Amino acid sequence: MDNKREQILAATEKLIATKGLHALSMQLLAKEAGVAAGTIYRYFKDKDDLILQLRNAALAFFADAMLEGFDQGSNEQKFKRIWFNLVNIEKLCKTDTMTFEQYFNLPGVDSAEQMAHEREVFADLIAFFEQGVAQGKFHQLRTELLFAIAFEPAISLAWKIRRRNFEFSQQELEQTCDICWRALQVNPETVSNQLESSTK
Amino acid sequence: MDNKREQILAATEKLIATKGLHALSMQLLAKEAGVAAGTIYRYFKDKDDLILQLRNAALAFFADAMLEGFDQGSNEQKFKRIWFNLVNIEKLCKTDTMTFEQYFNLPGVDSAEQMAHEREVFADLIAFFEQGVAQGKFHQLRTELLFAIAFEPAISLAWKIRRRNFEFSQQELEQTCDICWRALQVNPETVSNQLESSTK
Amino acid sequence: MDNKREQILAATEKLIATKGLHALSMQLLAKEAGVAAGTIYRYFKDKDDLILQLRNAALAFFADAMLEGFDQGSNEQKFKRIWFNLVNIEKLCKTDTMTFEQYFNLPGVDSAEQMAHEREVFADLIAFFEQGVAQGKFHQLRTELLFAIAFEPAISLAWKIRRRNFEFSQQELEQTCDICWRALQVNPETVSNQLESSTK
Amino acid sequence: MDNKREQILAATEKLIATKGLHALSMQLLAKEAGVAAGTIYRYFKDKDDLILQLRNAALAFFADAMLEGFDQGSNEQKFKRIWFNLVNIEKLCKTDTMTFEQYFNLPGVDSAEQMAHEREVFADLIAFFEQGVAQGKFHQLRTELLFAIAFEPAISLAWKIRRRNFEFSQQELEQTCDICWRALQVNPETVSNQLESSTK
DNA sequence: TATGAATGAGTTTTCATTCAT
DNA sequence: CATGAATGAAAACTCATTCAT
Repeated sequence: MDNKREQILAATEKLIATKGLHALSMQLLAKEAGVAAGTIYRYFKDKDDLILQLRNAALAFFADAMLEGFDQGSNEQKFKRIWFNLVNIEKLCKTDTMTFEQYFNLPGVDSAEQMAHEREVFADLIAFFEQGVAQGKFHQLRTELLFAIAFEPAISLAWKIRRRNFEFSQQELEQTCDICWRALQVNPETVSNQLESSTK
Repeated sequence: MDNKREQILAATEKLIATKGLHALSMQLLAKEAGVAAGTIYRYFKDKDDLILQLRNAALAFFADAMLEGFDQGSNEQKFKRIWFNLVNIEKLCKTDTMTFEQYFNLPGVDSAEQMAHEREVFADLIAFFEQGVAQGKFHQLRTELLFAIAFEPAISLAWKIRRRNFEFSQQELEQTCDICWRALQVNPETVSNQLESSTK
Repeated sequence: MDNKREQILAATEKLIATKGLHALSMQLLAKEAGVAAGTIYRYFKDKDDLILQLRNAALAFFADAMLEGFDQGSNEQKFKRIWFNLVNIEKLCKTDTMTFEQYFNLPGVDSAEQMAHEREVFADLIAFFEQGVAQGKFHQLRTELLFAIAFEPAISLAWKIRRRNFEFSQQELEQTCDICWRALQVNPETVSNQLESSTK
Repeated sequence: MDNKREQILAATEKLIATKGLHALSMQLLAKEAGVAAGTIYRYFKDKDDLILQLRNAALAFFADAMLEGFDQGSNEQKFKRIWFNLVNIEKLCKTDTMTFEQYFNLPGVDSAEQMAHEREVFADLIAFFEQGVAQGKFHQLRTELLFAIAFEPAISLAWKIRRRNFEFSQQELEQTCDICWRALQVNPETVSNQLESSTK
């Protein structure tokens, strides 16, 4: 059965999520996964390989969670879906799932392969930005810059919610999301402004 | 002399910046700082204490670097100064200074004391946002949300520049900064739009 | 079939010969022998037992190789045949057969049983020496001493050829062999001296 | 003090001598040497380095023991001195000193550096053989071959005495030594023959 | 006060052996 | 009989911390 491998990966993620990467010892991991220490080495060459494979598993998980529902609705709906997915990934799976931040601090995320892999996984999202630019709707900027403007606020809020126990109301988040969405556009429609006035 | 303490802190930062926190051993640190291993324990209770104190030192450094020039000019100039400070902290001190990211991954950054300390250090910046909100210039949102919209894009770009070797032109960065500045405001002046049209 | 046992023994010898005893792991052995790890334990009680049995197999192999051709010719021919067999065992089967040296370093070679076994296997050779002594041809010495004088030089040369990559010409070896042969005898015939003079 | 290093080397030699190289574990060694496991690593980079250094220490010890008294007396006396030194090295230091055999089975003895080192250490002995050949006293053979004829019997007897608990009388050994000495020479003087006749 | 040798518990990894299939 | 996944004790090595000098 291949579920020992899954058990080990799940336990690894849980330990990194709860205690941090520095506290990931193979003995502890074995105990957490409910296997013997030696067993880990049947499925993973060594600790580095385990982390490499976790990186890919985590990336797949994040991409899934982030892009969930991305195929339906208007551009604005798509955008806001992703934005809230980002905030909620962290809010929902509080304790035993890795965070984006933890993913990006895994050794090796900056390797060329991993970055290529990321681009592949997020191909649809990249296309979304490129199309918006081509249609003259979004600012004439590289995808990385647009992504930063659009989604980094959401990612950092998720981090604050989780690591620093902040809490935000749905309305606060919706308004923030709307600001990001409009920041992206060259000529934002004035409709959404209603949201702002209603909060006053 | 108290400069042994400084030597040790400086060496700690350098080692974390260049080799990473996981590679920070007390023997290596002693060698880098030019003191004996035992000496470290005269100035710091233990490794945790050393890191705690480094956290404060690093926070002071970041605050300085980030808020540099914050006392002069119009609100827009202040904003843009900070925004570029954030991007450049990382760009300039490439090798032996810690990054934001490394600071935020230090164990203990999420403690109540540390967060209180952060609020204190960034009091001026918080006041800047609160004043903007009070004057009806910025969106009616909590400081954390405004900060996320305004500066997280800059922080994440700095990270990409450093860790992933991205390069952005001054013009790209200025345009992005301008978008963030205008996103913050309820009724952005149309003046800055010239920047956008000039790139077309 | 009993050839699983043979496969395992052959693989064991090959691994010891090529990688050394210290690198002999049961998993590697299983792979090399083309059987499952557990299977080894059907034929051998444990690793020690496997090595014990290999010792006997190797001893039989060495005795065969060393005594090959020992039943024909004059005493001098017999002697020289063995002497060259000793040198050549190592020279010929360079890679996947164990060496004398490896055999003698197997744990347990010094046990009483093993030594009794060796005496049995080399009974003919022992008889050869005893007969020579009885006939007054060889020096009046115990077999062990005569063996040392006669054959240890050959064994050590074989070792140097193999482990230290020495090379000796056929002529050099023949002259050395002749010296050993004559050293054994009380009154060596002067005939073989021609060899020496011919090299001058 | 440098005597920790000596303690560790001595304990290493003792363990290899008594239990064999395969049983040399760093924990056991630490206990035997009366130091903590970590201490070993202050003096030796790793296990390989420890063994490398032991190799050199052992070589020095062997050379000393073997060449002791080599500077006095006639050629014959020199020869016999060495021959008996070889037999006795092992006889005297029964349990906790390494044997030649163990020395030669240490990993790395076959490296070019180690062999060069050996040649240097045994320079006087090599000169002894070369001079004998030049003077027409010894057979016209390379030093390695003469050494094999002359001393390998002694080395192997020492091994048998130690590992297999053989015992030889002084007279047996003297006669064997004499045979080796005469085997080396082109025209051995007949004087020493008296020894042989006296045993009859 | 400063040193750095010494400590020993902790780390990652290997491997002889077992046992359910 | 044969398999090979699983085991866990033991291996080599690291490192935060102490303490005699």
